[in-house]
Amino acid sequence: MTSKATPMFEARASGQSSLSIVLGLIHEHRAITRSEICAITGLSRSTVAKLLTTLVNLGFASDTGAEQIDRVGRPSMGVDASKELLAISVHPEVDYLEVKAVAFNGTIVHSEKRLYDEPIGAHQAVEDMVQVIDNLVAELETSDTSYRILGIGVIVPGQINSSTGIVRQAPHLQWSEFPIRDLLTQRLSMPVFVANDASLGCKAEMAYGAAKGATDVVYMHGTSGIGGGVFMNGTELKGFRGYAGELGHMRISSGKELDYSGIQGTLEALVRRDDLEAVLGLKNVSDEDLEVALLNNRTPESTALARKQIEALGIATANLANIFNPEVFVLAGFLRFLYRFDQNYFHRVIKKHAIPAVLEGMQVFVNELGANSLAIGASELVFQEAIADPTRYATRVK
Amino acid sequence: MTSKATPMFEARASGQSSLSIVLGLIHEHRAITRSEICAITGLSRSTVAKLLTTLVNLGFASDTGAEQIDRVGRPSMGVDASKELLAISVHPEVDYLEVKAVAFNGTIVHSEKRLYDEPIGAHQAVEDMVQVIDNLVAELETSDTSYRILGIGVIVPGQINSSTGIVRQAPHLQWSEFPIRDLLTQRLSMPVFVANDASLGCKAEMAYGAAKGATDVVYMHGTSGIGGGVFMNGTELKGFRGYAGELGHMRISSGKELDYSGIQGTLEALVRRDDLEAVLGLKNVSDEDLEVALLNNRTPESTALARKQIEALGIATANLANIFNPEVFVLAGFLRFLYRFDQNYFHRVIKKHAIPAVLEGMQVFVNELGANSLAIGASELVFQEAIADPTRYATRVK
DNA sequence: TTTAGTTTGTCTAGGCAGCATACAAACAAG
DNA sequence: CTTGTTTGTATGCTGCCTAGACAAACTAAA
Repeated sequence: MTSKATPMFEARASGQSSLSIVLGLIHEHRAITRSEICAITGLSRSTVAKLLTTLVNLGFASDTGAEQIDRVGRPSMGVDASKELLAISVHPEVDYLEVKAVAFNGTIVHSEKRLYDEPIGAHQAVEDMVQVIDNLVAELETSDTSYRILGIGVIVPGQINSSTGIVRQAPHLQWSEFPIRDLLTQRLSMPVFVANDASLGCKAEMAYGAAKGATDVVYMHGTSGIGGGVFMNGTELKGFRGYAGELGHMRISSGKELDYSGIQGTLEALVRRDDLEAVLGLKNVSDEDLEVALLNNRTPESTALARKQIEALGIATANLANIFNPEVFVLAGFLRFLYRFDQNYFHRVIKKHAIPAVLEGMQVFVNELGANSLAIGASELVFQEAIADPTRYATRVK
Repeated sequence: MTSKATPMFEARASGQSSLSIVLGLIHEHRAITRSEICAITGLSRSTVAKLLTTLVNLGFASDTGAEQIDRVGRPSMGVDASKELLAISVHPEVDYLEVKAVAFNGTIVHSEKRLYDEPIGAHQAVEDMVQVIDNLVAELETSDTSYRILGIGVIVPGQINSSTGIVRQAPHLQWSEFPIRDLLTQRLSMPVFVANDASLGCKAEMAYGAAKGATDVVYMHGTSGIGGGVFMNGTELKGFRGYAGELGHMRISSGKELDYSGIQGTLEALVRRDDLEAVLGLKNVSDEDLEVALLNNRTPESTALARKQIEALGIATANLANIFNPEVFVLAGFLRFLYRFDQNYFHRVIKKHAIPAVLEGMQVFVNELGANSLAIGASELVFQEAIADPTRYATRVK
């Protein structure tokens, strides 16, 4: 009733319908009142009421009774995001396949992990995915709750074109030119979405983690190699063919060290997880163990290596700060250990290599979301699609 | 009447009103027929007719008679973009101040250059701008045509926050923390917009030059230093505070060479215009003369230097390709001379340092627009604002 | 307990953008 | 001159949203 011009414009600037905007709010907040929706969107009470009835009829939300007290005026009625609409996340890795089910209200409904002794091929991985998902569907159907699956989100640890759904190159899995999306769609007869793992991690941290509320975010994820995700002005940087964000291959040194792609002097060649393991006398340990060892058993050798890696990471960060002028920089995976090892040194390196203007107000965080980070990101792939066009994903027509 | 879903969605995705979309088309095409507008936007003929009458009434366009022949059916009526609505571009540099007037239909109506023997301060520059523009306004008012100025676009060779309008640092001009937009707005009582020079060059090349039609573009401009502009998915990369695109400060080598900001091993430190001049025995020559000398008087020394610089430029380009996966890469300023010096070597360097996926379909061009490039970019700042909300910039109400 | 003030939900009428349809106008080709 | 094609114009309709009036549900004060 008061300020409506600004929020309306902001909401409309993204070009969505009001139905999508309201549904997005419900999904983001999990639970929200009608009056809050009015205030945020600038829509009138009558419009919000009408939109909510259609959303409830479509099964995306459910009405709850009047909420809060202790304030003057009639209490506003609330809506909850559905607990029954699900997205299934699928994460193939070298030595495991992880499948989770995430509800529209963010709860993890199901989680399972299949371990492998030796790497399996791409086609066998698809077979396993289909099997696990078929079993999961059967299990969910026997449940008391009437679940409904909106789609599948596949987390790909490698270069993937999210438009065509073809894995271009996944070095660790040793997949290449593999049309994973179409194969899965064919077998599962459900909408399937695919994206790079770092991109999904960034998406999740922005929605519910360290970068919540920020619109300009650079995310770097260290596993074996170093992957990246970038969001500018709230939207993901995809590039022409969808391969944008290969931050690990940035060359920052004239040195001769080679990375996994055989390129010299890159970030990935200078900042290596297995080097850290080696200097600590470890091999193939979990992230948790590596972090503890690195931070607590400091030797002259490990300190020297860590500082060398921190310097390289700092230079890369400074480069990216100059290029993107981000609001938030998120370090995930083993990069967070480096940051925690000596964050003062890290910031000194950045300060030395970035122009002052881009560092004003820039914040560096480590990832907040833990094991479910990628699954949440993958579920967002599915949910954002449903939010963009809720009527296509209708469940009950009533 | 046939396909309407797709273009509608595309046009609406940017969140503009139909009025803005149609006005944008008129501006982009300079002259266009009603039926073409229908085909591109997917709007119905009646809607287009209604929108056009309001745009003509607002003074943005004028009806022309029926055009083209040789086709079956009633010939479609055309509209021309106004020749009377102007944007004024202002370009302060170390040794000159250049002011141009660009009409809504793209024609350069006026152009003047004031030369300086020695650098003038920021405040004196503003005085000069006001003086030149006041004179220009007086001159335009005596003209036969009834011109009307929509706003001013200032081209800033340095770091500027386009939201606050404050020049953060312009190293060559030696300005810093200078609120140029507010000062000019105060003195001129017109809308004033400001942006970085490379960003405007990129904007112009995308609208009417080498990158026409592309949506994912990286642009590098070599003058004294190296500036950059990046557009992803059609919109400019601004970053948190608007300083994104400082591509020249990217560190790509462990060498000790310093750039203008005192940072080691950066692109700007390795690729220097004055080094090229020096090796050719020149000093302070024009771009044209430098290009002729570099390409035609090849000595072993100049070739060695050029190749060294091409290698650095190629590494930087590869880094940016990995990061952005652009569709088009534009080299402007003296960087285009390097490209022309040995473009095969340049491409070989890129191929060595970029991952194959991001190079598929990527094209490298030199800038096409000449002396008016920046003025056109600056005029776009003004015109895009007017296009976004035509009613606010109304001239005749009729 | 009563009263006043505040905030919210619901209903109705209406504005506005855009579409489909019908019809007239202006062209080419036979 | 007729036919077929394409475009401009006028009319009524639909869908989305708002404003305003009213009722409902709460707090705070008398």
